[in-house]
Amino acid sequence: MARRSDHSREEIRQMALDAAEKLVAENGRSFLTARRIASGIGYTVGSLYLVFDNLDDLALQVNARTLDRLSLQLDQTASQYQEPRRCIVELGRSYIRFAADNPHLWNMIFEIRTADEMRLPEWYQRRVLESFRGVERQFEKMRPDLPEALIKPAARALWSGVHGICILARTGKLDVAGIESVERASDLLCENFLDGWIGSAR
Amino acid sequence: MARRSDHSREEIRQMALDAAEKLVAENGRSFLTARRIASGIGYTVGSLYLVFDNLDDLALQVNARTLDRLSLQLDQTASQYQEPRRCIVELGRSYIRFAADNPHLWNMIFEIRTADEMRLPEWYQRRVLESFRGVERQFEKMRPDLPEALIKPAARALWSGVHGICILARTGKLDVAGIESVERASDLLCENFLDGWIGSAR
DNA sequence: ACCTGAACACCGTTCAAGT
DNA sequence: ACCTGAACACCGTTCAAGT
Repeated sequence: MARRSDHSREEIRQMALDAAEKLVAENGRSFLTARRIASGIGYTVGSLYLVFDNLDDLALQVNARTLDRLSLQLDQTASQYQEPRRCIVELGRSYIRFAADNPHLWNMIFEIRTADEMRLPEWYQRRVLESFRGVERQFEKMRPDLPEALIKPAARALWSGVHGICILARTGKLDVAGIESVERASDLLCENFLDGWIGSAR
Repeated sequence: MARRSDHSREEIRQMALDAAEKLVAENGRSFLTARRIASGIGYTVGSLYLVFDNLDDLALQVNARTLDRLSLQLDQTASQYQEPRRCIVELGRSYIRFAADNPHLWNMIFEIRTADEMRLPEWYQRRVLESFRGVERQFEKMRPDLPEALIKPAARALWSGVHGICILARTGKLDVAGIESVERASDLLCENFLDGWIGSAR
């Protein structure tokens, strides 16, 4: 064959991302190869390079989808609690549940770029920070008198902390068994941090 | 050639680990290949498999060395401060500095195992937890009345949090510039958490 | 017994050639 | 113009064969 034009460029992009997402979700990142994606959508490897810069670019775009789904779930969680303190604790648990429900896709988001000191694209970083917004909003609600310059660092420090618990637990480096203990660790971090933060003007 | 016996099994192991450490430290994990290690020590690839199970095993043993150096640095930091609260803050900073000073080696410790749900060896997990010990001791010092069952989870939750800040900052996902802002984020997490924790019997 | 080095089954990426 | 598929320069890992 050759010259098929069965699908538009954008259609091929979506098909490739769908196939890639499925490969990672079911088997982990090591299963994500150009040849497997291509055969999954009925094209050959070469075609992928007409639509993506390279495999890292493709993986990044799969991650963007996962981040969007995460932000969506966090927004839904946030909408169910009006008390900020409780809401933050529940956001932490929601994050941990998302990671537990999508282990391979969540892992891929945080797999470190291999290229030397390579900076992530700006649009990607914005997407990651977007998933912090829900927590930031709760901090604002708790202390509407504080300027953004004090709100954001606090929210990000705590949320990075929840992330740290999640990643150490998921990679078997924290000595915890079962998702309940991970949620308990997150609760502990959030509650003590918030107790400290509320009691101060910091 | 063949049949050289220039070096004992253990000598080859150490030479290989030295060469591997250097490759990773200077170029990152993606530079760590069997052929490069072998040529670096004057043997062929096959020989590596007489001494290591596979490349993942070799990488794990490089990580073990890095973890030992980390624990050493943290112990030295801890010995310089007698006030527990201050000491914990300084341990956080020390951790962040270690990661900044050894970016590639530190990254490799937390690169997620690719094999499906593969559990890390027991000796490796113990080594990771060992680097938590210094913080745990400070928590004990602050509240000698509390049982281990309340001390350990608190120390590990906070330390995982510091780790989370460190990893998000190092992979460019936190919106911070320079090591000072990362240290500030760690300070914020530690201070607020400890304020909350001291004020409660949790 | 120790070590080699060729072989196997893969990779990501490119690009001349076909329609 | 769109897509192919063979080629290139690599991987990790194995194992018959040499000394």
